[in-house]
Amino acid sequence: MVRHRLKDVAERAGVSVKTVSNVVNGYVHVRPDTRARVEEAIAELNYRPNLSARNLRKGRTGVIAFAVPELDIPYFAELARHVVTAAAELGWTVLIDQTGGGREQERVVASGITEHLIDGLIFSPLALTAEDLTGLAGTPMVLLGERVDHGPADHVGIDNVGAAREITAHLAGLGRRRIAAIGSQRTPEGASARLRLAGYTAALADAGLAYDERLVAPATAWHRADGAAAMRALLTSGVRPDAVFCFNDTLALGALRTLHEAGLRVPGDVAVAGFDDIEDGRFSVPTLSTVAPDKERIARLAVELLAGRIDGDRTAPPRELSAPWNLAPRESTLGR
Amino acid sequence: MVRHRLKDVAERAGVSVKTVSNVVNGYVHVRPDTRARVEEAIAELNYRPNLSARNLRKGRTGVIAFAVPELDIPYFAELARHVVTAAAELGWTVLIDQTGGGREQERVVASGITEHLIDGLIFSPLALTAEDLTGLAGTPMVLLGERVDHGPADHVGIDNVGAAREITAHLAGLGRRRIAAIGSQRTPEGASARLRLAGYTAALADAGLAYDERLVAPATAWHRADGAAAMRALLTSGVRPDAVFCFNDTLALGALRTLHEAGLRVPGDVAVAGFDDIEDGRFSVPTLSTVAPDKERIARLAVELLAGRIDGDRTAPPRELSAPWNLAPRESTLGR
DNA sequence: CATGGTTTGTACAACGTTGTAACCAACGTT
DNA sequence: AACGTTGGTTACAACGTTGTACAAACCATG
Repeated sequence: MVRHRLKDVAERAGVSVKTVSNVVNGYVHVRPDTRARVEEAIAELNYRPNLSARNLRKGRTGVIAFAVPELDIPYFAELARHVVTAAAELGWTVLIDQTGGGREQERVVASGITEHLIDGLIFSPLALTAEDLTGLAGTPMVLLGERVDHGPADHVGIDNVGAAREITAHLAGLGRRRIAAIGSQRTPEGASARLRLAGYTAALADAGLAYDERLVAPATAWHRADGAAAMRALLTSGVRPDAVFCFNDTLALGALRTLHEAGLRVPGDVAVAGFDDIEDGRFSVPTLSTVAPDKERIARLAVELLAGRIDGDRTAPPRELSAPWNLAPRESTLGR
Repeated sequence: MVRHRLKDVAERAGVSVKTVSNVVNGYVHVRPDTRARVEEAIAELNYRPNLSARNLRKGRTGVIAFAVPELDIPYFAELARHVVTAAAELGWTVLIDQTGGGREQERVVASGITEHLIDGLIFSPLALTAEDLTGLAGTPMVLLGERVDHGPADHVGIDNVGAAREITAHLAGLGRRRIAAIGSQRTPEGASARLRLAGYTAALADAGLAYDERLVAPATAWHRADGAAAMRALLTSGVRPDAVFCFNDTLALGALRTLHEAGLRVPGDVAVAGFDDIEDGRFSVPTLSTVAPDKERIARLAVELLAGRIDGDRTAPPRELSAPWNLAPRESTLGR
């Protein structure tokens, strides 16, 4: 299992190193018989190009990074799958990075600890601000999520306010009057939370319902456990909601769990809605009504924007793209 | 945002290129004031080493790959998180690869399309055989899962037969007599399935229960939808199980869903157990009894084995390591 | 058969880094 | 005073690849 180099192939085929390189790279002006000899030698030696050398020479690596706060958050895992698929179509390999969501870690990623190893970065920041990003736009970057928009880099998002408004309207349309929200955040990290809260509030106004602060439960993180805890808090606080809009699906799944433990029926006693449309929600008991962002589209747009930056104009003003979404009403609001 | 090289730093600091390299690499014999000058220059220019060049020179990249069939299978996502964490402690970056589970794709990954880009590979094959792997052990490799053990590379697994046997015994211990199994596979890919089936069969014998073929439901893939379908098949086949051991958690979550739709109570009418201990199972309704493999340990062992191969003896005979697991009985068998 | 253009192949340098060998200065030892 | 030793630094080559410039071979044309 020795590693061979262009030189070895060249010697075996009786040509120059460059000719082998030309064959490998599909250069047209190579005589058919020469090409055949070279290809034979390549096969015999099982030659593979050394990517480090090629990258050094070309200044490109063919690798892009996809950085997310946590890999085992289903939404990010599903998104990652689509990013990998979309990138593969352009011949790119994806390096997946897990930041942990901390500001310092995210800054390290953004400022490019992986620099010179990747051609570009698709980044879903939680804690980072637009200021953190300004100036260090060394590597082409595309931002996802709601943390930073209209920042110094291209951005793909969805209309959070509109989507939140519509799903809250869906709850109101069922005749629910005491609609709670789970997942609010006062920290600067809570950009998505703010937008979804805004949509929630707007929908309440549309429906002629009063905004009641006691119905809005905060959640530091957006995991199942946080949703369960928030729901418990709502139930013990005395205000009994007849519906809950959770700012993402894992929160909602946690909330479902708590409602079950409390012996309340969903949607009979309390209707529940989430956001993200993760796979779990399609099989939970009951199945989860949610906002379904077009993840495949988000991934594809991000990859295409990145491709544009890498191959094209890096100084063009940042672009803002929006991916479509739709409502997925299921048992947790409609019943069976 | 110009990219600087060692040479630029050297000129600015008034030293040779090699001295800068020495500083960057923490070489000891550098006079403090020289070091300070160099570091200042590095900071001023915001210098980052070019990894391609370094890799070319050193023959190492500092990147390992983690290849899994699908990223959005929760078990793999959770495992990936632990691999990334364990690898980070050794200063490695992890490139996550999604094979799709096909034999050809897996062969491509194994034979090293990423060659020269990675120092080693942690690989969870579904379709690949030991023969596929023999000979192409160019890059150090560690295998996970049950598909290939005692093959040509290091392997980390858990005692599938023992674990399956014990959780089935748990069901029998609750007094269940018609214990079904979901997830059997006759294809060569179904290595885990065969082992878990063996454990299931052994436990039946231990409990003095007859093996009934009609109680064993196949499942091509192990997703939620497959579990739901298999459970439907079991329910309509006329043999009414009073317990089901699903060969993984997603199958079990699908089965729970079907049971719910059929109006059967869990565990009252049917007790359900899974395998993997994914996060979802801790918040499902009811919570899922399962086998909990020590994922963190699996990841750590895999990374350590790989480190041993990369830095040490590549010709040593393959090692077989086993990670611990434990039973996690929850509501789906115990009730509330 | 000279002319000029195209095709096919080669030599060389360069990408940015680090290992090797070598150098000079300062030092302590004989 | 001469000698090795060590510390601190440097010049040079090399890692494997590809772009550039050019030479050689080939072909068609007048």
